[in-house]
Amino acid sequence: MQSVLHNPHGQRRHESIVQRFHALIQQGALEHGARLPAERVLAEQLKVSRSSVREAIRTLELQGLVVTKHGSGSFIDTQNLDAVATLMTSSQGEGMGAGEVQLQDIFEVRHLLEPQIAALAAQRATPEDVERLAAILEEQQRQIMEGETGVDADTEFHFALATATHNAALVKVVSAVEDVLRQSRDQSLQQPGRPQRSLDSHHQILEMIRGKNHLGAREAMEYHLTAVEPSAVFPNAVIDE
Amino acid sequence: MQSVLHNPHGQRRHESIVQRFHALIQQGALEHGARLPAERVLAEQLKVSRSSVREAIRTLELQGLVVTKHGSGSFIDTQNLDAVATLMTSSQGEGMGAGEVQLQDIFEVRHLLEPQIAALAAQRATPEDVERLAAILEEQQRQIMEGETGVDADTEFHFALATATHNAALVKVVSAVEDVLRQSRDQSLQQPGRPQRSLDSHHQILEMIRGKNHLGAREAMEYHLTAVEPSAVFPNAVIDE
DNA sequence: AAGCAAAATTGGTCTGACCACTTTTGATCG
DNA sequence: CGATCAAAAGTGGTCAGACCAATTTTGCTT
Repeated sequence: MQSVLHNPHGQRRHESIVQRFHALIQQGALEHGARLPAERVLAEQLKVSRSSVREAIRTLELQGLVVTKHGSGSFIDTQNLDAVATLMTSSQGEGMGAGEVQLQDIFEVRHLLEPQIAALAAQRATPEDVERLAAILEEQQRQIMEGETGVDADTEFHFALATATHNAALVKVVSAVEDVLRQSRDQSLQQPGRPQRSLDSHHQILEMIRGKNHLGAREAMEYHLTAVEPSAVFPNAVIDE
Repeated sequence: MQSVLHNPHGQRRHESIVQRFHALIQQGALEHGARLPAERVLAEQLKVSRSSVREAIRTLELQGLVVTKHGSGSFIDTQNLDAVATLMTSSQGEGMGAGEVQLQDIFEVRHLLEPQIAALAAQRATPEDVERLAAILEEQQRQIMEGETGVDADTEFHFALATATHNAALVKVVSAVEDVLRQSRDQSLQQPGRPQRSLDSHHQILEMIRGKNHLGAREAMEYHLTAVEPSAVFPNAVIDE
């Protein structure tokens, strides 16, 4: 009996169709601008109803992987940040072909980006941004006092930080990275004292931002990442059958 | 009442339904955990077909605003980070927060990432990577001598650089950024002398990588970006270690 | 060859039916 | 009376075919 928080019931028809397309796009069989077969054709080829095909295409469209034009067709659009984000996160479940994204790769991207994000945020954060960040830390404090790890508030802090840069592209990249990291972060926060230390360094970062000290914010984030980051062991995705 | 007036981009049925729910959730009419009316009921209330209701719910599900359970119903889930993100971006028009990705946002991400990618590449590039980079520069030279801008080889160079970090996640992010930038880069390279200067600074970067000088590689890339790309002011993005 | 209108193509919506899963109901049994 | 559990009802998932709306292609007219 495995009950998971999010969604993994039995997979629906349109979801497996979406996965097929993810694979096709990742292995380069569908390049940017390519037109998908018509919905009716696709339905017949895949031996499913047109409704399922439509829901699949709707999903791909929401993920930014295709654009649909009434009367014309649906076209692959990989020149999109959302597209890359979903492809990065979708290949986490099942092992795909070549070019696999390792968890440590994600950590590295994070290490490259977050300190600079903190610096940018220090220069651009509005009073509303600061207020929001402070509210998140209060929530994190509350969660920790109740014995939780505070992982949700933790993730939200980094996300809100990206928002405070007022750079939409940065927000999209970070949200992809943070999403992948959420579960592993939860485990890293299991260690005694970790949640509180994470919160403390968050507060340091926020103070630097409040003082518009971008150098200080960068350093504080560097410290935060090295202090909180798990050492060597990364959890593997569970594959049950 | 369905006026045909507001249909500038050809809004589909399910999209306007989604907007209604966004409004309802924001104004607190639908709290966390609330169950949506059954699809058939909803279809009748909104005077649309069940298909449209389903596509709308699918969208809300993709946005993380609802979770759907087969045989049970669809439930509002605002405890989700993605949910907050979509609400923030969907309501505020495109004003603040994460909205439309501007080209300058992409440039900024690039300025944050590429110098560090160059540094990483200098530390990790294999002889094969170096060889590949050199080949790309020869191709770029050839294109320029034939009067072209060499934009393809230019893009290829930055992509290969990311590959040389041997970090799959980094490659994906960069490929998205570079793809979006390709056409604008073509314009920037139209200016006299630009293609050759771009090639020259590429050579400098490659030499630093060949010598495994990661600090030099970072600086060379910084110079390359500010020299070749027409841009606004970027905050100091140098990190030493 | 050019212009333009009909036809074909393709996505968007509607209807109603049936399947699969969950919850509720209610009759049966201990 | 309470517990059990199978039938019924409720709900999402899928299917089929039809028609509407926007676009693209075709082919006739000029």
